[in-house]
Amino acid sequence: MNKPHKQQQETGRQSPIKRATSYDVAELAGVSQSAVSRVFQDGASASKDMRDRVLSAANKLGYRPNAIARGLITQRSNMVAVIITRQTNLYYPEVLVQLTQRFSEHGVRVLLFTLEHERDTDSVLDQLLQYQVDGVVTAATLSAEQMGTIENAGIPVIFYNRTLPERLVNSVRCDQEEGERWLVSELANSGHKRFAIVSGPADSSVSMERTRGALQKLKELNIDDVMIVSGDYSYASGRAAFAEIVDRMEGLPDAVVVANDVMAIGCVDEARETNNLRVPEDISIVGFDGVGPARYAAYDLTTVRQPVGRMSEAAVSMLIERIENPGLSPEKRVFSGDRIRGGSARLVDDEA
Amino acid sequence: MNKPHKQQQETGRQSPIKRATSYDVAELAGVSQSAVSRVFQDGASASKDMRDRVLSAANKLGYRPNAIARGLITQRSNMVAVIITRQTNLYYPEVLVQLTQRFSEHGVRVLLFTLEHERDTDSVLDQLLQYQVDGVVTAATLSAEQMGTIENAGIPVIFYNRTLPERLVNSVRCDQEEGERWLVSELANSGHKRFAIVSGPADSSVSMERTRGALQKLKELNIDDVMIVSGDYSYASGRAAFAEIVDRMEGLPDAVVVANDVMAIGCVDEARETNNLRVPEDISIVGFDGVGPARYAAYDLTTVRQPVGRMSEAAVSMLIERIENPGLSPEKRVFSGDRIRGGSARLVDDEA
DNA sequence: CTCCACATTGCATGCGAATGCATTATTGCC
DNA sequence: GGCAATAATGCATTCGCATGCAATGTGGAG
Repeated sequence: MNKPHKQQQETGRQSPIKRATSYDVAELAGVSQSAVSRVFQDGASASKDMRDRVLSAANKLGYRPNAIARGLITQRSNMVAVIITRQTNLYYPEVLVQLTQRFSEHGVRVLLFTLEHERDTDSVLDQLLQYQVDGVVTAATLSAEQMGTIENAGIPVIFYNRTLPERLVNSVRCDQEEGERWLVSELANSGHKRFAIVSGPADSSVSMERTRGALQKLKELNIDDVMIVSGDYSYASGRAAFAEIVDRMEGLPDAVVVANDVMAIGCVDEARETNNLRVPEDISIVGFDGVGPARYAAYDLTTVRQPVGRMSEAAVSMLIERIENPGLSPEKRVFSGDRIRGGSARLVDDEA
Repeated sequence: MNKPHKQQQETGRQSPIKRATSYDVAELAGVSQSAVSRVFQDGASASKDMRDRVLSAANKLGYRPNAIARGLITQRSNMVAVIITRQTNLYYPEVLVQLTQRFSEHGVRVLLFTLEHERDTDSVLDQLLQYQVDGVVTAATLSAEQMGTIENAGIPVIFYNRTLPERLVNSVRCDQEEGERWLVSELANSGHKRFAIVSGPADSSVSMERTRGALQKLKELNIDDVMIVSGDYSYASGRAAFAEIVDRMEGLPDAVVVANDVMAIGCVDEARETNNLRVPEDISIVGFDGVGPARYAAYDLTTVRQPVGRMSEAAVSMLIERIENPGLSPEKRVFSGDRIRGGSARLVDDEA
């Protein structure tokens, strides 16, 4: 005796299960297909009786409106594309969760695209257009040409932490330069004189901005002789970067400005372990981002935290607005980061 | 004089930009719509001449096949749903990136759903079915009933690091119990006697398994008096958990088995900072997951690393297989974690 | 009681591409 | 050169739902 299973196991599993359509529901409820369609919309008119019969029939059949078909007719897929790079996700996982949840509150689904590097954008673009997404949030850099392609399709785009030179685009970002300038001035105010910078990968616009901000401020302070080494945002590359600084610089720096927290943590470890330095007594190290590990007691970084909550909120609402009202003109929203004075830098208390 | 803009700016931006359809291409190329459709498929027959004319016309119009319309007729959306909880992403961001990239290699897009907690599954389910996804990978727990709903729609599901009791389901997971048993036996072999356990949130099946595995092994070793406190997987809760242990236990434990790395790091910090303990000389602390921070020099956790690469690879290929061949019977793939003997535990070298 | 305004409902059509079938062009073979 | 086999192409239909329009029903005002 075979154990009896749930259902339709008999008929062979191969048979593609036929999902109930609005016609099926209509038939069972003894009404027209239009009626079913109307019951499952908001502003449509339907009598209570009608509604009841349809809903009960729909329930019986396990009917759910087919979002694909609906999208075809309404010209709205209710999907947006979110483009992230490996980096975005690995060092700021929260961004994605927040975006997705907030979009979901607006009845919008997220179609996710991840890029290994900030270049393989072209294929993603194709996909994105094929799927008729209603909008795009990109945490990867797009070229002007790529942007043009999307724009011509009438799809609004929000740039997350990046922008497009010489073009009016919507963007939400954290003010990287301002943050770096603050970090550098804090360090300088506290007597640091010998600076080194650890930048991120060359194709990261965020890293460029941060490094530029730091250099600007240093220049204003007449500190010109600054060593710059670069990493790839990873812990290991942070350690390597610090080693390189020690190796190439005459004498040690007393402050290292690192392009992100994870590399900063790498620097701290390398300084302590390999070079027997005390942080912050012998050397100050500052990061950027305000990721979780930055708060771990062993590091307690001085850093600038990106206000992820407000930024993602802004990105979502800006995009939704532009989906509903395509005429809106471009807008840039810039958020200042939260300044965190952690124990990884020797800072004087200048609040007095 | 107005600056001349790109195009169609004049006509008012409100006008919804009309995307080229296969008919437009057909007309321009002087062929039928079917021909256009065929050129954009794989196995379809088309002469070189035809192909050239269509492609050139398509190019001229910026035509891209409408994946929504295609999905409607082919009954394949080429989208899969990936359901994650906040936890999955925050403590193992890589999972998502890997899944997305691997699916993308198969021409499959990811529709992302995130749950605040492992319960709000119902609404997600609705969405998922409405969007006609071809398959589902879930890193959130589903009830048997929910699973039934998806199954009835003929959609294959892969459970990621979880399973469904009393039901045949596809799953990919890391052997949590085995990992914990190894951790405990390593600790015991090295002379640890007083154990405490920090578990994860009660609604996390992963945490349940880990705790169970540890307790089993402890029982086998006749260690019965084990204090268990629980956290929510966060750093802060790890610190709090350790404080609670110190508070409630008579004397200190010599080994703390923690349900994940992030909390383990919290425990280490709390032990060092607040209790002035040396890790691992005074106390051994072990975690689970093998996340990035576990390797930071300040912690160097003894832990079990989930083989995320192989697991996501397995999940993707299992799902794709089942999409193409709905008849396949359920399969479970269990991966052993990588055993990492880090400096956070005082372990004797038993390799000799 | 009559007439009009408005709420309900159904009919028919269209969204954009895929595909079975019929038709026509092409090729190969004897 | 003639004919069958095959490739290339077009026609017509279909996927599931939304929506303009017409038809019908309801209620209220006069």
